[in-house]
Amino acid sequence: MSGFFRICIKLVMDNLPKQYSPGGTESKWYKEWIEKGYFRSVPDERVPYSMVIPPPNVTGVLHMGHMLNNTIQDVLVRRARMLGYNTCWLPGTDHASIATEAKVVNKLKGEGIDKKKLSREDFMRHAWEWKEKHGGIILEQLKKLGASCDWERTRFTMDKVLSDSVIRVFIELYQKGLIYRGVRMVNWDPRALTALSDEEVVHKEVQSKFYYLRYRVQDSDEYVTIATTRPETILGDTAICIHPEDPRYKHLLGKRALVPLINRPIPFIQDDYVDREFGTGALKVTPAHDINDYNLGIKHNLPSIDIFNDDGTLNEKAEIHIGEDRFVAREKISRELKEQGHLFRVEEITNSIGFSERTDEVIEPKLSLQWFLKMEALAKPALDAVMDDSIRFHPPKFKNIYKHWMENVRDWCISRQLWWGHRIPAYYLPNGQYVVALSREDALIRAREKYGTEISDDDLRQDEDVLDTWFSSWLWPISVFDGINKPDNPEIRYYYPTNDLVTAPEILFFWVARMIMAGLEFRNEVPFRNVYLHGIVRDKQGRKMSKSLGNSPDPIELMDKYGADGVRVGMLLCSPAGNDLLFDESLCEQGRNFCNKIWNAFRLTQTWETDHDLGQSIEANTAIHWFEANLNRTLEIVADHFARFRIADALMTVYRLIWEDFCSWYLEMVKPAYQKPLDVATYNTTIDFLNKLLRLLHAFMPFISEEIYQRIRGERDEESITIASMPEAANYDQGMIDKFNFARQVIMAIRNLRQEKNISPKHPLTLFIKKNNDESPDMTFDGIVKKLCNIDHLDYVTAKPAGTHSIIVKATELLIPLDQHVNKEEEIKGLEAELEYQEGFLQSIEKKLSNEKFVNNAPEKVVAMENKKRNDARAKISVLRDQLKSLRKV
RNA sequence: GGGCGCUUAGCUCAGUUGGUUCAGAGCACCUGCCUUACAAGCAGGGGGUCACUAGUUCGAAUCUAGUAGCGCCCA
Repeated sequence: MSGFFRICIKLVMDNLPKQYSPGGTESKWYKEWIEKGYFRSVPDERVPYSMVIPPPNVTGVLHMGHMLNNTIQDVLVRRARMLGYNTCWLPGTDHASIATEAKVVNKLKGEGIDKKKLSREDFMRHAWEWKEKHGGIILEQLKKLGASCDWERTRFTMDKVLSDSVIRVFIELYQKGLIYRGVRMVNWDPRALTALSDEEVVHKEVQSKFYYLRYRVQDSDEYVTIATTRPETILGDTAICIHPEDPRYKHLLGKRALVPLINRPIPFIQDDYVDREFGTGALKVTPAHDINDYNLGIKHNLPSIDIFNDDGTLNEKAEIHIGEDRFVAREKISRELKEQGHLFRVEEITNSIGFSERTDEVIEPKLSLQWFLKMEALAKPALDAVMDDSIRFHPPKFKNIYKHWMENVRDWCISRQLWWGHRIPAYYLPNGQYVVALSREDALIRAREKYGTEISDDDLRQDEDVLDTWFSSWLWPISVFDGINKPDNPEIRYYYPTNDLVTAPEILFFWVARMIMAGLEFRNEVPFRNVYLHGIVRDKQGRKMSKSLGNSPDPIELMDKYGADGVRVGMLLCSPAGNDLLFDESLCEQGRNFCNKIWNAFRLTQTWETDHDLGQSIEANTAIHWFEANLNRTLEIVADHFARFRIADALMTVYRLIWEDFCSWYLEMVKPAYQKPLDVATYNTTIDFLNKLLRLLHAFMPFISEEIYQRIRGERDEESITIASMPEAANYDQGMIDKFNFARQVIMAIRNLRQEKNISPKHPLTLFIKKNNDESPDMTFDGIVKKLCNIDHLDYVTAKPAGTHSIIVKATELLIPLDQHVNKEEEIKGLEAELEYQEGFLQSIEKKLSNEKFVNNAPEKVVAMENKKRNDARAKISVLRDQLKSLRKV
């Protein structure tokens, strides 16, 4: 037998390399999964589990944030699939109006083509070409990560169905009176040449200069000083405002000041809006270029002088420096002011300035005619849904932030001066009126109904602007199932509301809040039940990963290096819910090492030869009972972690179950001696355990779990682990777990002794066990202790044999004869230290127990526990004293 | 300026209504091992006044107030 057996081992070892290599394995299984259609979902009688991907920018490439975001989603989806749900993870991309248009404009510029010279149709043709060429790369990259999306359902926000949904919704809201058009102060991006919503403005603290300027009072030699950070805007001043109770300026009311450089007279007005402490207490008012000044202007009926062109250069209303950029003009004007004696002081200050989220350009507050969506009525139910937990945020701390935003939300500027996107369905007539309609034809009909039959198609001019990208994204969980155009179709009825949404807190308001509004408005139902908000991926130093810093690893290279499974583990391990994660490549290395560990555990089982005539040993039987109990308990813990969206904890629990409990303990317990066969029952159970562990692991590490599953699965198992069922927790024997925990302490104590005394693991030892305090020995794990500690003889004694070294575990004495001389002094010292600690410990418990208030107030359970602790400590102390006594006697 | 949150081992973080020897995990570190699954490994080990101060309580990492530092959101 042994000759044949050796050959078998050799064959297995030759075929199974020592190290797991993910490369070919991963692409092989992904292809297989797609071919078999495991990720495809169609409505059926099962309970659905649906989730929509946060659509990445169609021309974007995969970055670490996507890796984290999609790994988490894939974990949830794969787990749901194995729990028996009809699982639909719907992928897709977003047209990202500003970003994509900027890319296309740049690309054309490189080819010597100016956007302004192109017709809208020609530009759109270029944009679609670009989209076809670069679009969807990111989705291909997600496949490498293992994302189990239903790719047949891939959607794009500018697909026909989704575009129609956007237009339909615009019209509906317009007809309800929630959408209006008006001139308002908006956030203007002078580079992208478009208005932005409040959410697209990023405020940053920057170093600025505070210019103190003197305005001469008309027909007088008096000057009044104001302070401003933007001296170029004096050209648009239309008043100077002072506090009504400020004695310094009271006499100026009714007079006029002359704007420096251009000598335009402007009135003094009074308003208690002015902060007398700030600056000089006199405020220049520029209604066209500051939101607060704008409000003052309305209140005091001031004219508004807009001195800027759309691109941030000065226009003819500025009178001077026409055509100069605003920042160049600022420098020139401040120099001139200084030369003419108007500027007498410049202070350094830090103030907060708004930047465009997309172009990083300084935002210009600008009066502009735009389309707005009223938010108040939409916000109320969306706020309630989160506050009453119809939708749960994980972690819940985001509830507060959400509430604060919702209660202070302002109308949403939804028009953008761009071409790439959904064109606003408003059609203007020569008479200055307009109609809002689904199509041009429809618009004509409506226009004729309203304004007369003589109107022709040529008279209609469609609004040039498109809608904010988020105005389509907010419909995503509905429009991907065509739930706007066909509200009763079977798909939307089956999949909506979706279950979970996984995204970053950065877009809580941009997207999550608005999806909730849209869901309630258009479906009368929340779009999802849970929102899992993960952190931002940062580098080790806590800096946000960015292209310009070059501190972001390339996810594709990372996966090539560590395997997709390894990278997934790396991402998940450092991602406790809601916290930013400091990404460190060594975590991927840890993931890769874990793959290797699992691989080698599998490899070990494949070296085992079984012998049908062999009965199961007591040790193997004990090991199996213990591991089974332990596995069931762990399954419970993992399920609990998932229920609370604690995915990193769930993974760590599985990691330890496999590495420590299965590999380091269980396999060592059942492992046959070198070149000895194993009984069939133990072998089969071990493979069954491995099978369960792989299924538990699969959601986190889909590829390696499939690879090994395929090699060990039985005939009754599913043909792929992706569709296998999740192991279910059964009742378990807690006693077995407790007994093992004691045995483990014994084993570790003996191993520790070996290390301390420098005794080779190969050198067998004898172990005497002395039970104290009338305890009866429990021998369940004795065989395992012998095996794992290389004990050739184990016996129970009532007195300490001579020449033995003693270790105390709880109140049990482990007595080990040592060849070498037992160092009595050292042993006494150690025991004395232990005794001292135990006596101190006992004292603190006795103090507690003699406190009447404690005994009367503490719960019964706690008092009982303290009593047990006292008895244990007393027992241990008496053992220690006896031992010390006998040692000192000798 | 308004609101919210954080501070626990060298690092990243758990610690579920105050109560098991509660002060934990992973990584990192130190020591000894190439022990026939795995050196991408095995075995063992050290390490923290739970930011600080005061209070509530029989009992505080956990509750309250204040202080310091940090972060986020909004204007």
